[in-house]
Amino acid sequence: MTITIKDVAKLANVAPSTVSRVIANNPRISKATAQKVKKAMEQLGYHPNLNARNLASQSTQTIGLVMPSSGDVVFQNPFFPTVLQGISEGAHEKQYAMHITTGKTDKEILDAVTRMVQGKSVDGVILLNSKVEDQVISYLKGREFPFVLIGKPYKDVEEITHVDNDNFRAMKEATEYLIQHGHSQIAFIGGSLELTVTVERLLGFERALRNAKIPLKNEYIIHEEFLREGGQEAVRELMSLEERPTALVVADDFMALGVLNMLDELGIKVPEDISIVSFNNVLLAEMSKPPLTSVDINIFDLGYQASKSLIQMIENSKEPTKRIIIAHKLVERLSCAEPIK
Amino acid sequence: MTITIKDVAKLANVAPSTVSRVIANNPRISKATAQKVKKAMEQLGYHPNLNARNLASQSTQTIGLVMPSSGDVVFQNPFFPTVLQGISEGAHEKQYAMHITTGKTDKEILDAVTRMVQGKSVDGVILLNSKVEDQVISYLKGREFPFVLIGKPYKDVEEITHVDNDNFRAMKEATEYLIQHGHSQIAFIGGSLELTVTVERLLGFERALRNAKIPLKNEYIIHEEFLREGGQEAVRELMSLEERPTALVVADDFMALGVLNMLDELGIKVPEDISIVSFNNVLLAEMSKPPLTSVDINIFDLGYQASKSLIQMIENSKEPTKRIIIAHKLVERLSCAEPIK
DNA sequence: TTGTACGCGTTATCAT
DNA sequence: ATGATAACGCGTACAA
Repeated sequence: MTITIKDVAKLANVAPSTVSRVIANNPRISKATAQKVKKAMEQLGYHPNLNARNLASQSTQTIGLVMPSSGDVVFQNPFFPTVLQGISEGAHEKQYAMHITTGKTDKEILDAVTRMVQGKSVDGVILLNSKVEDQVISYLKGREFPFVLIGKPYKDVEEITHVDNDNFRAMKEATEYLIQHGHSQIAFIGGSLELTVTVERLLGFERALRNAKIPLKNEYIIHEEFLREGGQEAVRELMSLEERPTALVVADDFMALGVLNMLDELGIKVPEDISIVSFNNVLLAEMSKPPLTSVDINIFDLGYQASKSLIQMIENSKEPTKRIIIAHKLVERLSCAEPIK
Repeated sequence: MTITIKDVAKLANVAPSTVSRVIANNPRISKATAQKVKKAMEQLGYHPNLNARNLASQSTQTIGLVMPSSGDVVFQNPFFPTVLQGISEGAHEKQYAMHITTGKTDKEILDAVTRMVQGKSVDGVILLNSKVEDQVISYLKGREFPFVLIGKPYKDVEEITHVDNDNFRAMKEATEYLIQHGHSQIAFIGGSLELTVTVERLLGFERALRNAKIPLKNEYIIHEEFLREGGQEAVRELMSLEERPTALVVADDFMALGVLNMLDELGIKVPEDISIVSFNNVLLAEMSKPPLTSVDINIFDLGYQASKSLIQMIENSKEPTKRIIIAHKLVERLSCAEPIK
């Protein structure tokens, strides 16, 4: 009942193969027949069967997306819709479709990836969750299957194509910004050290302090889950220190929102009593009280470049630049001020 | 070079069709050969080619997801990651994969849907954006292609399978909650009237007031884009009314955050000077200042039920219940209090 | 219970 | 420039 290439061929009085060529925009086909065929396709409302095409051509025009375990709280982060937009845009430009996988456990995820890779459902994969000892990465590398990682790989940095920010520099600059505004008691609030972002940013933080000859204090460094309660306690402790920080760098806007609340509860005013610079610059940053000075890491572009590179890998089968760095930019709002003497 | 069903057959000393049967768990196959074949598959690391399977069986085990135009600000709403989780879970349980489409314009979206439907890439579709005069819906209905809508259709409510909240009742209850707490000057802040949710909620709001014999005031009803600036102005106007409201119902947590800020700027305290009930109960609601009393609409379940129903439609080809209502629940936090006399 | 043979809708390789 | 024809890898009706 579905109309195939043969029906079109019959109507246009040509061979099926000719129709196929017209679809593929094969150059050596006469204008005349091309028109004739196109008209027939139009008339019949023909649409190619993608499964048949994929089977014959040994390639789908599809990229696979691997999301983090859906259990993760990170999932709630506006980060994801935004990268997705970027990826989608890059894919769309090259007429690629998107296949998406999630899973509650790491095993589920690996299984899903295996199915879609071996099942030949996709030509390449984008990973949104760079974890320590990532099985998916090992698997993909082992099969030499095209993939790009958003974020920084925990190892084999030289071999894995990835798109990332220069988190070291971004955090260094953010810290320097505070130093330039007269702060010297600056604390760091970041997520789990298992995430490479956290490590990079912490290093950038430390470097900035060292450059400015400001001594590092362990009590000024806090690691908590990006979201939720854990952080609250930590902030409370931090603020009850004898020598309380006058400024905070926070690794994520969402987290900063939590910090903001805690501070409010403690009766500490931002930016009067304490300054805050946070990261990501999602919509939230401009809606908080006060609006957050935040480092824009260009989430959309992270996704966009990822899909561009992946498609390039797939099509040219020549590796693109292994490492793609997306620019960042400090967006000043109202959460910073000079420290009180 | 890829290993096929034939390789497995050869190794197991059976016919390809036998292998196929084993994969399909065909009952009439001897335990013995089943084991033999499975072992061979294991040994060779066999994975079925999904394209070939789809082509032969005329069915993919895949559901399509249609996201709203990526240009929309709504996209930033944590709503989406969460429905996606729900959908994914439902799909996973039945071993379905997910194909996702976005687009910047309505036309792009329609094209993408057409390609994936006619291209036989999916067995059914879930729509995440019920718009007025939705072309995608018309298209899908026209082809009698299985689909379910998350939200309420703008028309043909009886014919379109959809999963939704009882937004009328939810808002009615939220309003009654405020009335019970002694409020009678209650304002409504909602999104565009083109969204059926808004309409439903507005009606629920009005009904609650009418039931309580509280006169409706036009100045107390505001429609603005769910997010961003538009709302700010509106709130300012609202609060400068001679008879200022003592309570607000807001259609979305994100929006409520903006309202909260505006109120703060105006020096109006929540909940002392004004109470707020908002909707959706995303993570944000518990992180704002003060934490928001919000109606939990069970976003995850919205997605979960949607995929369950869709798969049922696909497999039984008998229509499931046309209308599936997900329960809601008011979650009390700290944004409400008795009005000051 | 198992094997044979054909079809699913395209693309690609040869011819012409 | 176009037409036959053989894959692509799997499901399935029919036969055995």
